[in-house]
Amino acid sequence: MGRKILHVDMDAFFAAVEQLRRPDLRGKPVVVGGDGNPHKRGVVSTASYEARAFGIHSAMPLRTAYAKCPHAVFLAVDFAAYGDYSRRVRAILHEYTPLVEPLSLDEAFLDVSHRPDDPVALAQDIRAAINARTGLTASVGVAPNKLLAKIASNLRKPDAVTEIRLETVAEMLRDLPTTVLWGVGPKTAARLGEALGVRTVGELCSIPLAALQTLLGDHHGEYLYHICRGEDDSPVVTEWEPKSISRETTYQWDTRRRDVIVRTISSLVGDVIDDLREEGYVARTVTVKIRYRDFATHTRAQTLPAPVGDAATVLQTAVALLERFAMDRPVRLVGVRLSNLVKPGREPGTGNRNFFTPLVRSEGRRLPVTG
DNA sequence: TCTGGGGTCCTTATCCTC
DNA sequence: TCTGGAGGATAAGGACCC
Repeated sequence: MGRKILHVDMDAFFAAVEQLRRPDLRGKPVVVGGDGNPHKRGVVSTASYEARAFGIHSAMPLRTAYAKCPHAVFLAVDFAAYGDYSRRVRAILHEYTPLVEPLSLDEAFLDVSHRPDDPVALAQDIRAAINARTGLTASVGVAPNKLLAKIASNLRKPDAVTEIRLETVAEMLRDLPTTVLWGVGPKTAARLGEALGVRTVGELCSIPLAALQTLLGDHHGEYLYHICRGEDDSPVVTEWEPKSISRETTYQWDTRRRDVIVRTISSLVGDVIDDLREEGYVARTVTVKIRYRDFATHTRAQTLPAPVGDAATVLQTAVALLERFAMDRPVRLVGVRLSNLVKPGREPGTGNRNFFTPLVRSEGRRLPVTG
């Protein structure tokens, strides 16, 4: 008997919450992103379906979105509010199973294998419960594994339940572009297209393992070989530990002034240390990231002899790292990252929450702890 | 009109130790 | 003592995800 996995994906989540809070926005194009000013640097986090009709989508620069639809309502991202709704939705999900893996504020996997119910009926139930109790709509994918459940929830939106069965996998995936697969982005899709003439999942299935490994490396090649066939044994992971904690900021106007950058780093260090403490970690590695005006992005890192948790040491390390960058061009972004995280008095965390490793189980691979 | 922020993991190169 | 390789740690960049 196979597993029963659901993928619950809230529809246009940020924008939907805004429309819920402000009924006057319903039916209007709403764009959530940045600080809500479409004339400043920033990108679209979420566009309402009304805004999408104008060609606006996530990750689009706010200025571009404004050009496409000047009369759209532009709003700042309000993570506190979305977190609130996210917790309410999650609480509903937990009424159905303790095996809930949140993927982000607006997505989660559920393992309902242990329930006798028909999974599609269960998905309909969950969708209705979310709508009745929050006013928000969700799309749910039903499948024998996480990979297919995620693809399924994306096939029909919004407010829909879509099932992919093992016996229909090949047929349902065959003509879809390779980018529907998790881990295939624009670069990989282009390489597959140029080197192998592969555009669809079905075409990808016809490529031998060795050819994929030659093109993309052993690991990624093997990964694609399995996922294009809908194969994925990864468990629903209910707990994980962070691997890194970071903060970064983009200037409204590029700068080459060292004093400005040092002040930014100081502020970022303060924020990142706050997060580190909140999570209860200390860190060994400090990384400074600089993105220049031409978008070239560089990092410089230093691993300290012992984990640290105080702002002064991290700041001192970060400022020293800054000296290793060529300040020959204006800087648009500065970031600070802490990694090699350790809980004081414990071994480094081995928790896992990623998109590559757990999707396909293979021999000898370390697997995350399941709930 | 460019191109956010917070993450994860992979690959490759290099250095060091055994 | 010299040399070579294995393998871990570190560093940097890149791809991807939401």
